[in-house]
Amino acid sequence: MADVPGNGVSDSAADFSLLRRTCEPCTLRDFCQRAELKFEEVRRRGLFGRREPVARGERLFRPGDELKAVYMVRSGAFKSVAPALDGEECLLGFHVPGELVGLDALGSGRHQCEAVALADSQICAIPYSGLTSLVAEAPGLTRRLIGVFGGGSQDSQSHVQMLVRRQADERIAMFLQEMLRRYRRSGEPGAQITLPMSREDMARYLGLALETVSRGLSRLQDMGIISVSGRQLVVLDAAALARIAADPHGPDHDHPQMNRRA
Amino acid sequence: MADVPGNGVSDSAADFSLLRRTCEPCTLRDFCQRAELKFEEVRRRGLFGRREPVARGERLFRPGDELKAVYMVRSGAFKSVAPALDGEECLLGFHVPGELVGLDALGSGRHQCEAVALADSQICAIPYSGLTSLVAEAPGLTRRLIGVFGGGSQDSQSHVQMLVRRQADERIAMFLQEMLRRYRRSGEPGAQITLPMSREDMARYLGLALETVSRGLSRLQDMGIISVSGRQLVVLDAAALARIAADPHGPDHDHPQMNRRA
DNA sequence: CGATGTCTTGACGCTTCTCAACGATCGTGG
DNA sequence: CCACGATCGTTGAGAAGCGTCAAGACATCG
Repeated sequence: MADVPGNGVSDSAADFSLLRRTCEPCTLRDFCQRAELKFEEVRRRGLFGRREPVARGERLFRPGDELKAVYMVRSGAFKSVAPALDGEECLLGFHVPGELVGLDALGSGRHQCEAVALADSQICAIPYSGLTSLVAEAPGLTRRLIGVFGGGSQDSQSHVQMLVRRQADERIAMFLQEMLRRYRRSGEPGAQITLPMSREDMARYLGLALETVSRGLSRLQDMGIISVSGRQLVVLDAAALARIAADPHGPDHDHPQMNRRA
Repeated sequence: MADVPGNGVSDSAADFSLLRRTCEPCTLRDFCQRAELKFEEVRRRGLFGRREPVARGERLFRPGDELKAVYMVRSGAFKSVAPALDGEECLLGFHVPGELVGLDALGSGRHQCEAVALADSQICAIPYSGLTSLVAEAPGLTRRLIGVFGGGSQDSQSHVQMLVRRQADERIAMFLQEMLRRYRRSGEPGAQITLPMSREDMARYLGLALETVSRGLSRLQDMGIISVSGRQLVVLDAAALARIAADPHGPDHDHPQMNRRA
């Protein structure tokens, strides 16, 4: 669950109220709701609740590390980076508030990639042993847990779909759409977000050169579809963005809404 | 486990002997070994053992289908295909004997893609409900199950690494290496396999045009690294193949082993 | 204020896609 | 038995998208 300050255990009711708010977007929320029934037990084990600050650039784990916990992002953002064979690193994913980090280790029991904080962040560390033993006592959670863990493979598959046979503008548009959707899911309101990653990270995630990403963003801006200033992003015409994400060769992408008065 | 013919239940010992051989490469083998202890129970539930033939071109499931079972490939091969947004389909993976099909549905409970038989095949259909209820009774299997299911995300991630910022020859070399490794794992002996998929499927999996794949294979053959004739593949120089997979721009790729005395 | 990191923009060349024709293989039917 | 079409694979030529190299703009920080 969340947010059990080190300082003793006092007002459970107040705790819950806080938890409900802060954990709203959490992927493990279902878990928490069911676990509430025996909250004291859960807390005693330290199952959920080890809230920890992580400074920008810090790593939660490195390749080869044993799987000890999975992490829920409470604030900030992380990237998962795999050391590629030829030295060049491969960016496998981003993790925004409400999402889980560390699922890559579930197969082998050891982490395949490293998780780096893109900004000062806060996490919940969820001990793997506690998670599995909780399941052992409440088998009804088995499917739910498998479901949550299976989500990791969903993410990778949608990543693949971004990469395969799509050209630069298409990938970039898809990426912006996805980031917007994910931030919305975590409670961010409108069509405006602050991208947590550098152009270089975006490029490596999208399988493009950094310059190509920069050019693509500029082009989208020239078309009046988005407004970018550094990492500040505003989507002005979500429909046009979706159109480019779906098919960049389609009918006119020349300033669809700039000539709405023309 | 496997191979419980519909015709009654007779010689358990003989069954096991057969099972051991045929299930050798199966990803769920650990499961079977532990489940053996109560084989009759497992069999009674039909948990493992629904061996079924599948004709080339048939589908095990379609996008949107409810997750009812996962499938272990016993012979033949399958591909997982996701219907992309713009009509063009996206090839997410291949499945050779010993591997599981259908893990894409674990997250949502519904299949995201379809599984198509690339050749006449045989499978074990493993009911999902039976799997989870078995775990409920033997919590020790929880981690193992999660591990197996987590493997699906591993596959996607290595797929991503094939696609990101690698050029055609590099991707093709990596792909051949991987297919060889996977067939070896399933018991195929040497450096010679029959590729189960068409050039077009390879191309869509690798994010390339089919002509590029064909050209790449020809180039590798001209270099004396492989020998391809249709879907028959022989790897003549595994070291050179690995070198290209790791770095195609590296030192001489001109017939590295033809001038090994130079 | 210079130094550093990050982002943008330009020019050029190469890889790969597209379009196209051709060859091989296989199953079908006359 | 051979002709035929269909499917699949190979090869070529041209165009274009994108990577690479390079220079410059902008912001942050010591």
